[in-house]
Formats: sequence, C-alpha cells, structure tokens
Amino acid sequence: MELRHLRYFKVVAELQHFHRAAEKLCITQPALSNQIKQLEQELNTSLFDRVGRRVKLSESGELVLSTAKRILNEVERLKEAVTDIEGGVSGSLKIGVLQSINALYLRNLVIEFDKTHPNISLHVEELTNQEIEQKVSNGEIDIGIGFILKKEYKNIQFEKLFTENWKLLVSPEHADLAQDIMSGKAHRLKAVLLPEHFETRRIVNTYFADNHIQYSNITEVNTISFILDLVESGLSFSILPEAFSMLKSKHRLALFDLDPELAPRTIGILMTKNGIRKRTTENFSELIKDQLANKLT
Amino acid sequence: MELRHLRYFKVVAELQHFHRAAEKLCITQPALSNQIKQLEQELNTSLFDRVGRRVKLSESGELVLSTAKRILNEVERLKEAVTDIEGGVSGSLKIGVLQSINALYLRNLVIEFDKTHPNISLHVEELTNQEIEQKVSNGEIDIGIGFILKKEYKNIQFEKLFTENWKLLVSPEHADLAQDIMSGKAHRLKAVLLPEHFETRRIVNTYFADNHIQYSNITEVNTISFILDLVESGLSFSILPEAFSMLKSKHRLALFDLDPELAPRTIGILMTKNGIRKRTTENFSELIKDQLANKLT
DNA sequence: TCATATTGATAGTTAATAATTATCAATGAC
DNA sequence: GTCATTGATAATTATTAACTATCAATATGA
Repeated sequence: MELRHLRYFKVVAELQHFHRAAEKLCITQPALSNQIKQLEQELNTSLFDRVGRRVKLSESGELVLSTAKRILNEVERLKEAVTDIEGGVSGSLKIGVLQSINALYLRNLVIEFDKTHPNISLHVEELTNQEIEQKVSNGEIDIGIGFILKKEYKNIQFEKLFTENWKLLVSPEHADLAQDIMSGKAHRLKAVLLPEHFETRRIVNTYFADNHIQYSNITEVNTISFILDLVESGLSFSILPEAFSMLKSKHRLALFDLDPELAPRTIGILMTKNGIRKRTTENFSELIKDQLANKLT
Repeated sequence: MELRHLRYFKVVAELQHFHRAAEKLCITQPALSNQIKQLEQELNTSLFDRVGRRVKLSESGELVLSTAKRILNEVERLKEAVTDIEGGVSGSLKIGVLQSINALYLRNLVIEFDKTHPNISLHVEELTNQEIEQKVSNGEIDIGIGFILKKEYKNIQFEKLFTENWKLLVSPEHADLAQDIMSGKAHRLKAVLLPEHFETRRIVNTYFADNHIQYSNITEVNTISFILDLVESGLSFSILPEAFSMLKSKHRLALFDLDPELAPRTIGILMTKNGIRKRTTENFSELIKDQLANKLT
C-alpha cells in the first residue's frame, strides 16, 4: 500500500464517481480504477458497493476512508511541522468552532493571532459539535472549540475553557410571561430555536419535555443573532446560554435564570492527543486559553 | 511522498546504517539512498546529520521517525480492522423486521447473536413490508425479515422461513359469535385492525370484502399487543396470523380457523442478491434460519 | 421500447520511475 | 600511507503507473 492509493481512494469516496475523481486527480479513469483495485486486493475487501453504475462506500470503505483522511492529514501536518523546525514559521491552521463561539469570540481571537502570526493562513469553519469531534479526530481541523466530550476518544484531548449558564430570553415588554413559561403554564409566545442537529437544541428539547413548557409554535432558524432578533420583536421566547445574549445590546432583551435550572454547559478546546502538532497549533491554543479561560465561570 | 519513503526511512533511522538497512529491505544501497534523498527534498530538510561516515538523526529526522512509525502502525491496524470486518468479527449489522417478527422472535435472536458476536453493533428497525423491500434493495439494511416477494427484484434474494395460518380472534366469552362473523352475519363486535399501510391489514381488507364480513366499526391501532388487549376486553374481534396470538396467554383469547380459509402467508429472509455481502450478514441469516425455519410450517 | 449517453472495467501499449550495476570520494583504523 | 568502509553518483535495466482504445452494463429519454 502506498499513500497514492489512499489519496486516490479518498477522492473517489468523496465524489462517489470514478471519472470525476480521475479528472480531479489529473489522471485517466483506467489508471484510477487500477489503483483502487490494487488497494482492494491488498486489503482483500471491496471498498465500494458497485450497485448498478453507482459506487457507494462499503462498511470497510467507510473505515478505510476515515483512516485514510487521518493518515493523509498527518502527512500534511508532518510537512508543516518540519518546515517549522527548519525555521520559517509558516503554513496554515484550520479551526472549527461552534456557531456561538464564532459569533462571540472569534473576531478578537483572529485579530490577535494575525498580529503575531502574519504568515499563517487561518481557516475558520463554523461546525456542529458532532462535526468538530469528527474532524479533530481525523485531523481535518487542527483545533476545535466545542462541548466537553461525552465519551473518551483515543486521539482527542479536551481542555476546559469555561462553563455557560442557561437563560430564558424574552423581550422586555413580556418579562411578566417568564414565570408562566417556566412553570409550564399556557402563554401566547412562540419558541424560537436552532434546528435539531444542534446540540444546544437537543438540550432545550429535553428541558421542554421535562418541564412541560408550553409554546404556541416553534420557529427554527439557524443563526443565534436571528433568534435574538425574533425574541426582541416580542413574539417569541428562547432558551440559550447566557453569553449568547451578548450579541444584542442589553436593554433589548430580558434574561431570567431558569427555574428549574439546567446544568451549565462546559466549553473547551479539542485537539489531537497523540499525533504531532504544529507549533502554530500550540500557539493558537495558548491564545484561546489566554483570552477565554474562566471568562464566565 | 509515499509510504515507501517512510518505510525505508524508518529502517535507516533505526539501524543508523544505509547498507545494512538496504540489506534488510532487500534492495540495493543506491536505491535506498535515492529514496531517502527524495524524502529529504520533499520535506526540504536533511533527515540525517551525516558526520563523517556516521549517520545520526537530525531534529527533523526524529520528528519524521516518530510520525512515520505512527502512520505505518496505523496502516497495519487498518489492515487488521478490515480483516475483522470481512471476517465478521467486528463491524455493524442493520436489520429491519416486521412488527410481528420483532415482538415474537427478535429478543432471542439478538441475545443469541450477541453471545457469539460481542463486537458487532446491531441495529434493529421495525418496518412495514414495503419499507423492508425498499431498504434491502438500496442497501440501507443488511437483512430484512418480511413477506414473500410479490414481484421479482433484480437485487433481492428471498429465503423462506415458515408460513403462518390465519385465525379469527375473539374473547372466550364471545366464542359463539365466531361462526356468525365468518359467515357474514351481523353481530355486535367491532373490528380491531392495524392501519392500512400494513400488508397484514390489506390482506384482511380483501378478506372482509370477499366474504362480506360485518362489523359495527373499525378500531385502528398500530401494535399487535394493543390489538390483542382490545380483543381480550370483549368488545372487538380481529383476524391475525396464528403466531401473533402467542403474545397473550392462551386462555385469554379464543382462536378459530378461518372458514372460508385464507391462504397462509410466507415469511422469510430478504438480502441483497448480487452485491457482495458482509460476512456478518451471512452469520446472522444462518442464525435466523436455525432459530426460525420451519417453526410453524 | 429502442436508441443514446454514461458508468466503471479490461487489454494492450507507452511513459515514468524505482532498482540495479559499476564506480567514486570521503573517512577513519592500522 | 594503505585499505576497508561508508554514503553518493552515473548509466542502465526492470518495474509499474498511466495512457489509448474499447467493452459491457446500466440509466435516460424520445
């Protein structure tokens, strides 16, 4: 097996298409088919379920893909790390953060980082927590900022930054409804929430169910600031970590402690545990810790 | 960069000697020197401090060595993991079964399977027959247990397990009404049936129409055991495959052969026909056959 | 339903490159 | 100084990746 096999396989797996993959790799399709065949023979498996003229990853294929990604990323990191050692601090840094973190803190972090690392190209992605764990695990991003790990990963290290308290948000003119909402009484406001694939939303769902929270309807929007806009408009309420409300000037929103309360949520840094890390990765994680640790404890 | 470079480099680094490393790798020394040179050029560094005729790892060399070891180990682990998946030792298995099969037989099947396959994660879905055919066909589930195929699918294989006879179910105190019901006379019981999207229901619908079965009303519920509860309560009757009644203790229900009779229904295993199947799929289907074949013929 | 386009696989050939042989210069032991 | 040992270099050969041409199978559309 050679890295070539993994590189080729990764593209085919991602595009699910031999011709297009070959094109992207600047080789011809038979050459690609041949290399994939070699890989399949060496692993003694079929990496794709070739059903009709569609190619779909098999179970082994899924495993090989995630491993291939990790290995190829490790090679890339190795190159950059060697460059670092040779002197010139250069290269790139990929980070993935929760939407809330992005909206609240990334601006300052990036400005600060750029001051001291003008030659590093920085890539910031806004991801769900699930994606962050996955991408840190296989090296697609160098650093993630997300929730505390629910299970042990053998190659992810978590460092706590701060915890967040949950708040009920309503517009100031509906402050009187807050108690009714929390005690499960009927009221006339809509709930405005993130979509189901956000961890935040799922926690709120459970809270709603446990405490029989009433709402006339649910509005789903996928940005925090849109949620705040809708709450401010006076027709909706929401439940969010306290820090989120900082996106709006204070007098536009009324915040209430939850009663019954909801366990604070821990936010921290996710990085690979075993693999080599670029120096840049260390630098950025130190910066994050400087700026964010204990912000809201 | 290719894995070859890393494999070669690792041996040189460990032996600190090009000639001996070449010998161990079964290539000649110039070939080895050349490959190391390529690696050094790609990383733009010198991996060895060539002091006199001694070779010693440089700082970059140390980093590359540890990364190379990890990557090469990862490749080995990948091979083993794929072998496990192919051998049915690890991996996952998705199965979809009819509600009745789930309620009656899945418990024992899963317990038995878990004993012999502790590292396979098993996913069981309760589906309608239509969904089973569809999901087997496009590979969303590995195995289905459902009704005999009505039409040929070019990629589904069906293996018969057993047939089921239909019974009229009433509560014991209304045993006297059974003949009236079947001969199309009026009576005072409600029919309790599954919803229309169940195959079972549609068969019963046809039977009702063909034989002008009377009923005061229809109650639709979507679980077998709920149906049995309602029959037991004395206000309803139902028509179901015989095995379903086993969910209730015998003396709570009165069962009657249908007259006119209704063709027995054939239950079997559905799997993909052409595509390669996981080993685990074969294992589980064998287990099903052992436990269920001819159970009720 | 039959023609057409698209897909991945195969066969034979060419081009790229890894490995070989032969050789060298530098080093260090005697 | 001599000579064995080391890794590097040059020229050649062997290997293999990639190319061209083509096919069978499958979708798509009139």
